[in-house]
Amino acid sequence: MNDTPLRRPTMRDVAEIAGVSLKTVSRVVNHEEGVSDDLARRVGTAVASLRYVPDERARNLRQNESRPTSIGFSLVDVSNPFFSAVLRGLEEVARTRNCLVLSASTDHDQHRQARLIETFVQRRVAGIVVVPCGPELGLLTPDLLRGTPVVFVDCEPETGEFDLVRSDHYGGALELTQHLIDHGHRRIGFLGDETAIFSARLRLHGYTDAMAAAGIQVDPQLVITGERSPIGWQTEIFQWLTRLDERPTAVMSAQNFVTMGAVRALHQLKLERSIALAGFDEIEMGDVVSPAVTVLPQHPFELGRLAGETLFRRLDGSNEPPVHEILQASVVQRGSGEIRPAQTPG
Amino acid sequence: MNDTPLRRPTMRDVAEIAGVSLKTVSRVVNHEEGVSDDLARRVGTAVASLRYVPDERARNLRQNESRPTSIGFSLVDVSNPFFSAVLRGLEEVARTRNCLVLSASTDHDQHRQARLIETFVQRRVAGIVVVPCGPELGLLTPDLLRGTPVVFVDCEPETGEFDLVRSDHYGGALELTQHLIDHGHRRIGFLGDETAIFSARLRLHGYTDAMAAAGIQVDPQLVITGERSPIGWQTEIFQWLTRLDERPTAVMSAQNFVTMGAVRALHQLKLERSIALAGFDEIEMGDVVSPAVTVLPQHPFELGRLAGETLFRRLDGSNEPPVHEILQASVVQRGSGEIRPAQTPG
DNA sequence: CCTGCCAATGACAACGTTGTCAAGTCTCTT
DNA sequence: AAGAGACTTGACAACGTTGTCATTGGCAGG
Repeated sequence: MNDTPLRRPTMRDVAEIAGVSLKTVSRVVNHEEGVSDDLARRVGTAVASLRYVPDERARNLRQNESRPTSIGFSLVDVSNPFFSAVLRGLEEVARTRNCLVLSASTDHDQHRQARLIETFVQRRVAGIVVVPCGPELGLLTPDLLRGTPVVFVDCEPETGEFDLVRSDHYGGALELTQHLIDHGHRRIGFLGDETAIFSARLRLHGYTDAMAAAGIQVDPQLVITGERSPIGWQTEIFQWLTRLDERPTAVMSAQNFVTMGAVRALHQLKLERSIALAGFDEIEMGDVVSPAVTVLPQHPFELGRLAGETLFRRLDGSNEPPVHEILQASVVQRGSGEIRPAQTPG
Repeated sequence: MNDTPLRRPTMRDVAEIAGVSLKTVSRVVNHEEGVSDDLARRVGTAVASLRYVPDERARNLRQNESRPTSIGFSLVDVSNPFFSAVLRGLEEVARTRNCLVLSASTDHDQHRQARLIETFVQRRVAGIVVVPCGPELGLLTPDLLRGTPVVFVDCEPETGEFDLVRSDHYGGALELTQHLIDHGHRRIGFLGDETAIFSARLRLHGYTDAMAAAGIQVDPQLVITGERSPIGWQTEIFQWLTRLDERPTAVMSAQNFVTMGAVRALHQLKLERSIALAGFDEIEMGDVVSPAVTVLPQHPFELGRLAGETLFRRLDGSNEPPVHEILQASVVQRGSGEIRPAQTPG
């Protein structure tokens, strides 16, 4: 029955059926002016009968750099709610521009990021958004990008001038730590990612600076950086609290997975009402846990949206100098961060 | 200085510099056999000096249907942790195949899904994975797909035979409800999505069948279906519990956002220790809330991985009849689902 | 020395589309 | 009636790559 069920019809097939030239089909498909009603109708009928769908690859190849049709997004891990919200924000912007997002997770692996960037360049994406997984630029260099705009999110590279959208990691961490200090704490622990990660480093600085400003000497035993798997933090923190001679009276956690690990560990040790906890990032159900968790929520959806808008501004031809959008965030008091230290001798 | 900083070098440029033909460059770039060491070296040098990156679009256009290079993923909402985990699973499979994932959220909007599918077809993706947002096929019809394989995830369409990967919605809901019945409940509420949604309908059936099997008449007042926004559920459930003359002694929730809303509403009313709660889907921090939330976790990462593997099996040429992979899930008892009903008069 | 074979190389067309430009038709003006 | 102008239409090349096939040169065998 069906002689060629698989071969997709091309413009040529449409032209043949409608009895017109290729160019006329092209004009009708692209809603260009100057086609007589008669021919337009005939082409329309042929398109419908064949279920013709134009090949975006060919169109894109011919027009090369006209309209952006796809952008690449390299992120650390889509299954982290922070990043998936960033993606969602980016998607919204892309959608209004009829632009598709190619995304993939790098799991903090530089090599994977490099391969991903190369793949993006191979596809000739119109622009790239990156949550970089390290301080090095990797393949994000001008001679490879050749004018493809790049927007960094969350972290910035060590060298070069780029568009950047991120939260105020330093200021947020400073505020969180200050919040704990304001509630009478002096022995405050810090739990964060490896300092190789840009945002982690800034957050650590916020912590140490807040401590220094309050004239508190930081006990190195109270600073943990490094554990990275979302599973590992609970155990890490449990062991840390167990082995310490003198426990902190408060803990500042620098990231959502860390905060969740801390909440679990504190509950496990039945210390959730004795040790104060304040965390960077919102955590799911943080308002329902008891005590509810004091956090400094970022605005990931907004970060993604801003990154998208910045990127499209470049694609629209903006030549303004690199933009740095630093979003402020502030403490949401829920209880865990307002626990006061137990009376200490003296 | 830099005369043409933007124009990306093409194979022609490389050929010229290396003093060879286009085809020879092509051969070297694609690691084909039969190029003398001398020429290969010259081409390699030229490629490096120009930072030449082949244009995947052109390659793909010429070779048309050779190797899958991108697949489309239409999902409801990436920022829902269930779906982002599915995406992550799909990504993992795609990565091993050097294939990129184009994804976008539909927000349960049929129209958006249709536009997305069309976009995928325009890009000539090798295959499509869909979490459909309704029972209709939309554009997922053979005459448009022309052999592009499609794998459905989570929900299945009303008509047609397709590959499908999903959890056992019916069996899971049956088991959850049974669990509550086993703990002495007879007045059990059901909170779920609109029954237009495939999975929601199946879960409702699981509930009603479990009730029927136990000889319990379902009070229609106790069944809520419809509220959809993640914000709305808490209020919805709060009002429902407030207006009821006779409250349920237990509630089964059919979805993660619903469960979170239920937890919040129950806490708000201080009923979290009086009314039992069991929810379909895992929820973040569900183990730390008090009482911890009894759930029936799905395996979203696994769903995504299976969907990817099924899709690639088709792309590898498999002609087996449509596969239905139904993943089982079972109850994780944590406390909220094991609360017994208060002594009732009589 | 010629023939045949093999390996290396390149010329050319093709993939499906759109930009450029020329040709054709029709109407209106003088 | 003829020429100008506007509008419609199509032929052709081009985008950057790869598949096909022909050409070249070298070398072994007769």
